[in-house]
Amino acid sequence: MNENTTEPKYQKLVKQMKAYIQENMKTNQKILSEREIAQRLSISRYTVRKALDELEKKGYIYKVHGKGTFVSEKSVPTALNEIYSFTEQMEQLGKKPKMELLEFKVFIPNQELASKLHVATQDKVIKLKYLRTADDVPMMIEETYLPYSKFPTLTVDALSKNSLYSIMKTEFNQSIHVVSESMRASLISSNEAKLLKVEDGSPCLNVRRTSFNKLNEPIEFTSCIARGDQFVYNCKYIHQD
Amino acid sequence: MNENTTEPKYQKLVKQMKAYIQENMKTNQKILSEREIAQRLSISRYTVRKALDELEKKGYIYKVHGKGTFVSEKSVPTALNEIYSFTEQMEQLGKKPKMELLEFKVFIPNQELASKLHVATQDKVIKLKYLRTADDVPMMIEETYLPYSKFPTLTVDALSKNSLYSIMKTEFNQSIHVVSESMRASLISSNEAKLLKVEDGSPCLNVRRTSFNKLNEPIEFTSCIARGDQFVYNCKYIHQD
DNA sequence: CAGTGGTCTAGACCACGTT
DNA sequence: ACGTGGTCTAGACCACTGT
Repeated sequence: MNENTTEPKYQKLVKQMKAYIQENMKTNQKILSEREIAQRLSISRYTVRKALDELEKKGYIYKVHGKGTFVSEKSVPTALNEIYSFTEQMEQLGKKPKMELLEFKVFIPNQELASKLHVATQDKVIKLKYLRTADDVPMMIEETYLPYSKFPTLTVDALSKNSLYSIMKTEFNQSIHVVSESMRASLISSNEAKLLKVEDGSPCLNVRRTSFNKLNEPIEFTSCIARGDQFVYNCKYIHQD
Repeated sequence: MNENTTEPKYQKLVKQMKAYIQENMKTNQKILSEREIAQRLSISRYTVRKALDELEKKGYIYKVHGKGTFVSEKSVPTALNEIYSFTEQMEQLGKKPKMELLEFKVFIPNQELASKLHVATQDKVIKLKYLRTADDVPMMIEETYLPYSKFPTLTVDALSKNSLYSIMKTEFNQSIHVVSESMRASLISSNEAKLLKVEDGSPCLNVRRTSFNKLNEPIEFTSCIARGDQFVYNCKYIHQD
């Protein structure tokens, strides 16, 4: 899509090697050494290393000091270091995800919400409320709050065409850098029970997410209520020492 | 503790700069350019970049192409890219965490568990069961399963002195590379209700974690049952594109 | 000992943002 | 035009693993 910015050489190498590894190599098989790859492709070892670092970070390969670089097991690579999105998770289960916009409004927040979004209490906030379903079974209710000052021209029409995150990035130049999430179990309230078509007092999973841009300003707060009997929240990440 | 391996120059720089930033600099303040730092310390720019990359990854600073490197907000740095441990979370809340070993046994797993740990059904598995409390209030029950073949000499005595993860690393040379977690809400069973001192059918949060080593072999499977009214699971991570 | 990945140097050019 | 971070080169030595 966005081919006006030149792709670095090591990024091309990442794609090339990833495809080669997936098609031709087996788990724990040793791949060429950094020096060997650099020599064959007539590039510097630095570039090879950057590509291999990226492949390791994404879970395709692993390096062992003094021994070499090896292919990882197939199961791990997907969605590393990132909490899976609802859509991806449902697609993995072979279910058809949909989302329906229930509410779109601009309002003055209470103090709690204002402090979460780092805005003054007289500043406006956008609220989006979605019902997410999978194979037409209601799965979760999602309420997202955005500081109006950062997204003043956001429209329902734009949201129907692109995802919120892509709009944030392309239209408003706000991309997510750090995400903080919390999960808790509780009993569902009657309003939510009706929307999710479960009994009052059923167990539900409440996920709250605050997203920050590079300057560590909060640009989004979302609270999700998910059916306890249907929804499992998955995440995978590379452990750092 | 472990000073027999020489620390790389950039790691020292990381510590040095981190301390300097925390003591002397303010949020969004610009720091010296990579070239300037390199020149002043008479080291190469590569080393400075490695240090700055690490500080960015840990959330202390952020870089903007064409502009410079800046100090991040103070709130973010802790425990990035890592799901907080129970102990850290409780300490942040000012509560005193404790854990009590309820069970330690070696047994033959059922098929489900065996497949989770990638062992044959005739292979042995170690089970550890803990009750975690905070200020003497029961918070969660934790059941951990380990492949016996990888930790054959693990003892209760060792566990009373060091954490499981540090034992894994130092005694058995198994360090965690990738972690996969899932969270779900459900209603508590009567056995667990007794241990956690809540009513039957209270809401609870079930967290399941599988940890993998560098070879992507599973080395741990843990299932936690946490009180819904007390426990919130937090995680923070840097968003990758 | 040779071969591997990990660190480091001293340069170079490019892409981006500000002046 | 200038300074910044991002990429890249062609080397070097170190630390670790195997033979």
